[in-house]
Amino acid sequence: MRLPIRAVTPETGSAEIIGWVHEIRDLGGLSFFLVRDRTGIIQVTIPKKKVPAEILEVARNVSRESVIRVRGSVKAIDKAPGGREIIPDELEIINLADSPLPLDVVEKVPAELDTRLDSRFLDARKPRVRAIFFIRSAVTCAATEFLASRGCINITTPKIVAAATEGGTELFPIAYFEKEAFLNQSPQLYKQMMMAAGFEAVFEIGPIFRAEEHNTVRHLNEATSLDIEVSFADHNDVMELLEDLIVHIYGSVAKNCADDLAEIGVDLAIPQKPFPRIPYVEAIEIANRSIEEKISFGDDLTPAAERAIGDTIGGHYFVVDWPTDIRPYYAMPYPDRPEFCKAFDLMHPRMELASGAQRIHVHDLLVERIRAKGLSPESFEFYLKTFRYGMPPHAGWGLGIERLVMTMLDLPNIREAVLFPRDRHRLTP
RNA sequence: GCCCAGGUAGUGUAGUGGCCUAUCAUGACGGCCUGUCACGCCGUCGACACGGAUUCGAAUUCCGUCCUGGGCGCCA
Repeated sequence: MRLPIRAVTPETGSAEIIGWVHEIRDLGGLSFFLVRDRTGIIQVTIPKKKVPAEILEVARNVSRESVIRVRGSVKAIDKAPGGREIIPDELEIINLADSPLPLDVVEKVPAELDTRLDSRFLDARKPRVRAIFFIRSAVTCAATEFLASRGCINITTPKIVAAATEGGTELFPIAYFEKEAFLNQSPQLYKQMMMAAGFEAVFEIGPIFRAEEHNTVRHLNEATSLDIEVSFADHNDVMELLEDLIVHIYGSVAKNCADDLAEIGVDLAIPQKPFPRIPYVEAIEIANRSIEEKISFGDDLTPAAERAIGDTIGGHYFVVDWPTDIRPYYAMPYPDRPEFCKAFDLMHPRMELASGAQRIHVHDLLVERIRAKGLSPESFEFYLKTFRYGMPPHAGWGLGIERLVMTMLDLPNIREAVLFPRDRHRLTP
């Protein structure tokens, strides 16, 4: 019976482990193997005069990162990692690794990100990299639990679509039999349609595709979005839900991923709610106090502006009350001052994490806004139809999972938060 | 797409016209070593992105191509 390496303690007696050869140190009469699985690392010690010749022969031939099986007696030893080591009775090479390795898993010599991504499976054997993705898993699990506990229904919407969700973003065209189709940039329209279906509260964690030729440390052409939509809620209600979710996710990671956080060297501070709500007009004033290129009313916030505001606030915050003209057509304008709308962005001091709004649920107003954006209501008929037969008022948001993980763990590049990132130039592996 | 910086053994680097059949580390291979934990020591192996130009001479200068990183733009 194979034991996870973490489960092998000085008291274990005898154990069988299977894992990857992390390091080999041959001292002559004594050699040490460090064997790693996803739970940890253990030392296998081979005193050459005391073990059978077959074991010596196997040990002589093994290469780093080979998969081996070791069965033997566990000894308590202060000098070894974890205070224990295995003296093998059996040693088997399950799969011999080629040599040299494309990159150094032990990281005596660091590899550049591009090299690492070319051999991501090996890169992900590094405890530090593995820890990022175990935390990412904890993040999405915590989000799912939390949203389910708030009555949200977990849905899956199509990623192959016939029309753009909104203007602006470029779409990836694909061949769909005899028709033109695209990869969806957002589940926006579909989650709204589920409000018309009477589901009242839905969420989805899924891929979104953007064909923008951006080349930055915070953009991906394939990203993961956590989207929600809630009926009979306004923008304030879903902002509260969002900050509750962020606090819950941080708390859950802090509680359940202490070892992984330590592996990455992150001392996780849990954000305190409520997050400040900064009206757009104030936000540009704050930014303009310290940045060179001033923001004018009606401009989106530049990265420099976001950083300037982030430095001033020092934590997560919302930018609210955006000019209607720079938000998507489905954002609900304030009735008394329609030049502003009930849209918001959730910001981390480093960058934008989420954006949302109370949506327009009134058919004719929506048509008017689509026209005002220079889009054609005809191409949105499948969507507009759902507004004619009892669409409840609703609000929602979309949150970038990679950005959440990136900012939580202070990763320098968003690609660090994706197993196999898709960017302007990378399509493999 | 624009701007800037780059491309040297498997990995990461040094190298601003001749001291370069290229530095150091790591690695691989061989040897010595019974408590290593970045083990140590000895030996060996392995690289100038591609094409062109300048020059007596180019890793080094220039031009082009391809590729990479960062900033900006676009965007979330």
